[in-house]
Amino acid sequence: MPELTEVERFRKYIAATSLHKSIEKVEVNDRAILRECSPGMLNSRLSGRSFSSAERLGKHLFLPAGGAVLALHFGMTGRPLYRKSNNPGEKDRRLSINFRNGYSLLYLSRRRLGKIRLADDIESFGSELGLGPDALYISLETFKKIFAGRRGMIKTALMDQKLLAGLGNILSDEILFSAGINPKKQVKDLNSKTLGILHREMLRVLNRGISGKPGEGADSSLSSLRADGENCPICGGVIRLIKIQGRSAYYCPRHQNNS
DNA sequence: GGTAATGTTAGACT
DNA sequence: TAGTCTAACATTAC
Repeated sequence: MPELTEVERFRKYIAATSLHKSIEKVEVNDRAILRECSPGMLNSRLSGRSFSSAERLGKHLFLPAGGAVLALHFGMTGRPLYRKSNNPGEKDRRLSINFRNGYSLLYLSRRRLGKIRLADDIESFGSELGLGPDALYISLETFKKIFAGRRGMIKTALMDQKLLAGLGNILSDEILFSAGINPKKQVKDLNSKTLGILHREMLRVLNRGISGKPGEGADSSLSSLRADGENCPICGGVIRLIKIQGRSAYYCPRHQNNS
């Protein structure tokens, strides 16, 4: 689930529920999701403090508290949940941040592919992981610079977090679908005009996905019918499934035709 | 029971 | 060097 748009909605959700509340205790329910930190570290750095803001870079979410920053990555199935601490336990709960007001911010994850870290600051965290600039805030100029002189397929490049952060399999499909560009198109064969269209459609798809209601799944026409053989809602062509980098890529060969 | 699933990463290969 | 491919991770759903 969580690509840029979903994580941005998580960010707003946490900002609306969990800021400026004193943290009583951090409970780690599953150590496997911790990276480079321990339950003891989380408690000593966070207890008695409160989150001052909720920020995002790509698919990562950051919660600064005092001198430390809690860094959340949701993997494939993670999500946050704010609710009363004494509610019955959620089966997928991996981490609970208990506030003094009797509520908790939970980190839920069914498949345990997410990661929780403790960072000193957001900038150094981003550079340590080699993350590119956030896709939502990239200017056209930067966008063109990122792809200049690069080889390989455009879909692969869009999903490369080191080039630009936040796009995953679904969003990259969606953006290329909107822009009318074949996912296997080579980056070096995209001219300036086409890159402009791609940038414009990227922002359009992202903004549409962010304003959509959580749980509403479909961010657009393509994602609502990710199935081989469906009719394309844009041109009436037939949606096809191919494999790119071992991932399923859906596209319409008729209007995503190498512009 | 095989397969694929919105993510990341390491290693082998071209 | 840059890019591609595969497997692995963990768990569930079809």
